[in-house]
Amino acid sequence: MTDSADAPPRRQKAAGKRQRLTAAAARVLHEQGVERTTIADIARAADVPTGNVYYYFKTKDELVEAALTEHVSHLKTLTDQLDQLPDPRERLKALVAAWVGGRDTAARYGCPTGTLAVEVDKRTEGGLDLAAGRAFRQLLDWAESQFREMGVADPDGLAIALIGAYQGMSLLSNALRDPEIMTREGARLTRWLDTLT
Amino acid sequence: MTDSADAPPRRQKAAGKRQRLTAAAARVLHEQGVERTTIADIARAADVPTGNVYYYFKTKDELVEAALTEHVSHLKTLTDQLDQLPDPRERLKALVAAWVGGRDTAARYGCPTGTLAVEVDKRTEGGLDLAAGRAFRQLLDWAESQFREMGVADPDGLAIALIGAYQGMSLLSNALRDPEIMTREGARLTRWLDTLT
Amino acid sequence: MTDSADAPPRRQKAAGKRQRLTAAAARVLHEQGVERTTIADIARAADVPTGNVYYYFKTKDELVEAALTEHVSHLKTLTDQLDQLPDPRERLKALVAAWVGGRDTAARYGCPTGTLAVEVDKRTEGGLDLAAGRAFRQLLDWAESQFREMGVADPDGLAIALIGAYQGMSLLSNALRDPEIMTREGARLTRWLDTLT
Amino acid sequence: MTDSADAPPRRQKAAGKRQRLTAAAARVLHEQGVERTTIADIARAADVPTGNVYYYFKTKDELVEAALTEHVSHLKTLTDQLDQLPDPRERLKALVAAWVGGRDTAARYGCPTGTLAVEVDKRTEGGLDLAAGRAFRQLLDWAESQFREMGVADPDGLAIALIGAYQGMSLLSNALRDPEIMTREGARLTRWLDTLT
DNA sequence: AATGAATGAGTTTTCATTCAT
DNA sequence: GATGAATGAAAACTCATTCAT
Repeated sequence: MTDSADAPPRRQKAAGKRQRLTAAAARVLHEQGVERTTIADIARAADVPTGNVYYYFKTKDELVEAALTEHVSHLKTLTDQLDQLPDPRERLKALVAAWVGGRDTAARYGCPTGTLAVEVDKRTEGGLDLAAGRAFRQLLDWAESQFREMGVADPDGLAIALIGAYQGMSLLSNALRDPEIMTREGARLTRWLDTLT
Repeated sequence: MTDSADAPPRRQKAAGKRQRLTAAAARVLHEQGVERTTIADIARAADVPTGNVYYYFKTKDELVEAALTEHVSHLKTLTDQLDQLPDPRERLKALVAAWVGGRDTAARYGCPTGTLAVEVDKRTEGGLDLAAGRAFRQLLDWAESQFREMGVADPDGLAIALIGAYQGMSLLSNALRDPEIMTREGARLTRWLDTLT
Repeated sequence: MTDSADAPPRRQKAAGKRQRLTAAAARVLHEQGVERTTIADIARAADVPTGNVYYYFKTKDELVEAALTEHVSHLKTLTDQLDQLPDPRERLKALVAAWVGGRDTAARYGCPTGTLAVEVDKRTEGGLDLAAGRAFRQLLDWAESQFREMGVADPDGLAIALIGAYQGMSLLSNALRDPEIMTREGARLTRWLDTLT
Repeated sequence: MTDSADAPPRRQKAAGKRQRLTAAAARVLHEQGVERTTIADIARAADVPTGNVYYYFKTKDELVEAALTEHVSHLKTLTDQLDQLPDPRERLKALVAAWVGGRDTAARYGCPTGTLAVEVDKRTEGGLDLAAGRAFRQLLDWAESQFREMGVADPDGLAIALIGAYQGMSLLSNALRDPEIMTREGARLTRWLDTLT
């Protein structure tokens, strides 16, 4: 009631720090790659002392997983918005439009989920952690639902084709440093969605 | 009768070693990822003393680039074989079949070129090394030639769509550890190629 | 009565460690030479774990520069003391006396500033780092001030002659392992200072 | 008589290689410093295969000593020429003029003998190799002879003063990257020689 | 003697993780 | 919880020296 200005409630501060770390990890890990990013990098980006990170995340792997979850959560926010569109085909086309909207980031750093997935996969030698897989599941399920609602055949195959196309175009766009690949491939996907019956 | 087993020809050893190192690098870097693979790992896989690696490759980056080139060279070998088929459409379908044939490796480690490209991209901070881009160029050009020979519109767009689809399905197949994704997507691509006019 | 021996004050430890490292570097680099001294040598001399050195100095070069600065700072302390003498000629003669006082060290290891300067110069290939130059600037300026105050002609030329003579006699004394060279040359410089008008 | 073009006499070739290595070592070690120069550097500069170096010099130390000797031998050549001047004072003044003539090299790399001496001294830890000392002995002796012939008092002290002045001015000139220091100090030394009686 | 290649010990540097306060 | 500092196990890279022809 009285000390809110000088001493913000601990409960909130801690949660805020965790969130800041997660957001910083999501951004920095995407930009620099998992293996080339140090805990200190993330701590600095989140404006948190290095040693303090370990009160929120026991290991680097936990931070990586949190970052992956953060990206998934961004996708959830996006699909939640798209769900407000009445037509499933329009929802999918809007998803493609969102991808194209992120073309500059994709050309520079690739798809956050995709590039993280590639690296995370190598980190879990032998073991089937599959954190990378989980990251895609949700989006695949959402896309499949849309296709199903559209009444087209093989909805889960189409979902894989669509998400796969996005991963592929992001990867090529990134490797060739050419955002226009996203634009052109996005247009092609949109046309494709229109032809499905 | 011959002493080839006991006394391997010294003359060829040097060239052979470089090749052994390149091949080992291509394999191990693909399996473990660039950043998690040490020079010692590659040396061991090639049965070469660690220090000796540097006689053939001045830096780890050079080894990575050699590995990338090795993968590209594998693709060249493949497309050279496909070129013997009379019909460009058949060549492309055979390419897809080859991809599907590698589904188990893709599901376990992803596409060699693609996963290396993602990591190589993060290694060249800010700089436009584009080694990753060069790795794709040749295959894109080859695919474009086939589409052009088929007389379809937008051959380079189709080339990007095709290679992108492969990258995407490899990535998803890897993240979900599911080789069947390769099979199903391969079938879809084959059908797609058949519909092009 | 006090636990100072068992539990050294942590608060001061950090600052103290950096100073200990700098002092150790100054000594060891002088005695062994820059290139033949390892970070581990310095760490051991400072009683600091090797890895911890990098918390205070990002590279070996930074340690070398700190050592050079440390030697310069010793000279500053010396000239500050000499400044308390009323007569500039006496100050210069006292400086020479101080040099002669360090004859055994000079005969064994050379002038700290001079020998470090020689090696530092070779470390900065092509680049104009001039850390070595900066190391001499202060002493040259101080000597020049004294000559100026004495009212003699060409004070900066004389400063160079004086400091140069010290460097030369240290180098010869070291190469010939003969401290007496310092004594005799010191006497000659003193006589020379007395003749200046 | 017949194969001179295709197969030069072995006896000469070997001697030529040794000489080339010595000359290359003298130059490269001066420019880069002893510790930063590799055997391979010297071999390359002499256009000799790396492995072959060891047929002429058993260790790096031997090469360093040969380089030092080479520099001393240059000095001998110089003093032999100066000996043809009738007046010892003129000989000494001509020596100073020669030093000034090498001012650009001195400003860039320091005095060959002096900088090598500093580094060689650090290489013989504890042991009294004194190769550095021997390098100066000859020049000191020659200068002392000149002073003696001039009939001035304390000829060996003056020799040390003269050679020391050269070492000092080279070192400062190098540290400050200023060849003019050589010019000015040279002029001062010349005047000083003229005043001696 | 000649030579490219091999060797292995050593050096700088990095960093996830832990610790003391 | 918070924080700067500590730690130690790698990892990349270097190079004098040796070796097999």
